Amino acid sequence: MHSLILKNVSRFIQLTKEEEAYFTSILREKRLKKKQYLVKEGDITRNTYFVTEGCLRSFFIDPKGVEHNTQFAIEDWWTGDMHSFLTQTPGKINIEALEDSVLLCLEKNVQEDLFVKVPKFERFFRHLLQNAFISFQERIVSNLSETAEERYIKFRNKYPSMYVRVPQKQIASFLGITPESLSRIRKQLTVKR
Amino acid sequence: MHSLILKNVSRFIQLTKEEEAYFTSILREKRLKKKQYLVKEGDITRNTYFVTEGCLRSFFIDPKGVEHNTQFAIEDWWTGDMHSFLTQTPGKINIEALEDSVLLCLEKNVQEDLFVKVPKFERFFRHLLQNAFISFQERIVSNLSETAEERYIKFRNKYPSMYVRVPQKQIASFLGITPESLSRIRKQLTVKR
DNA sequence: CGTCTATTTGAATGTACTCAAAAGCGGTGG
DNA sequence: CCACCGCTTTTGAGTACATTCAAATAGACG
Repeated sequence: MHSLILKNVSRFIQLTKEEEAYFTSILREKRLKKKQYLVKEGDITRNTYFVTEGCLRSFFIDPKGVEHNTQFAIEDWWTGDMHSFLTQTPGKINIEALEDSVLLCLEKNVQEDLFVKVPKFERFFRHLLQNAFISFQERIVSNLSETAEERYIKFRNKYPSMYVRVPQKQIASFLGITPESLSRIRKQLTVKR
Repeated sequence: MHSLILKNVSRFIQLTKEEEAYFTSILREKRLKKKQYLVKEGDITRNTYFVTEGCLRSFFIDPKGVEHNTQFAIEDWWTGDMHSFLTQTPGKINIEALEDSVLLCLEKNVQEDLFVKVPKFERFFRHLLQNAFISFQERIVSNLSETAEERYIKFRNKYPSMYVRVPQKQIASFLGITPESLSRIRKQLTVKR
């Protein structure tokens, strides 16, 4: 049941059997039905989440009431409102299940105990933060320098598994365009080949 | 000479006199003339930089040869190619002095010694990474949900000191628009009031 | 099967872009 | 100190890409 998260952690740090047992013992499971919310705007996020099954989207609502997706998460991804979690202030992010999903939750206080007992987890979570940072940087760069069509093609190549599971409307929001525009881009692309 | 950086560090961690002395002893000073480069695309960044005087821009060059500013840094700001520094791989970022500048350099190996000798610096640099992360997230959100005019007004309000020092061309690049468009937006705004 | 939502298509609009040229400004050398 | 040169900023005209609003079609779910 915890094999996926252990494999995920082992990408960056090696754990002894005892450490693995301790780590998995502090995780709490959470199940969400499609359309249920994991995090709501205004919440102070007390958890980091690992997805073992399903698919979720993180989005914020701009002052005009328009939703903008910032991230998708499927199995073997970490998610959460990093900003709110790090600063412990009310967040602007919502997280909604796009499919029935199963998550493992690591509570902030429990995480701090973990850092004391198994300090190498500091390194692991710094890695996660770094990766999130890098992907955000790439996203900024991509939004500044590429057309919507280029961003769409890139998304499709980079996240094929999400491309097939996530509704186009949601992908459009992630790319920063309207669903109508994405539909037209897709049409263009089929004509081209 | 090191009072600015010590004040900067003290925002997040408290140092003893000895720790302060050790910390400042491991910093190296670097002077750049206007238009000189601190970091070039392809470099593996071995340093984190603190600006004590001057002004710099970080930018990348897209496949079409167009420059895109990702960050400005003035006195009391940290800068560098975070991605390259963290992963120790060749970076895509250039950093150029927009004015004659003075920097303090913290070399990666030396930083690691620092983490061992004064572990609270781990926390300090995690804070820096968090802040960088948060500002990137805000930037993505801003690019997705705001018009160029809104982004310009926000930039002006958020970074008044940069607004007066940085050439408009560079601000346009940061905002993701052409210099011509920024000029027109500014004209619009003067007409409005 | 019917309802609700997602996707596609059409037409008109708008925002920012490109290319071109003029005006403004700052730094440098005579 | 001033004139000139180069770069930045402004302005103009035409264009491209994505948007809005509206409506039709397709799909998913109970």
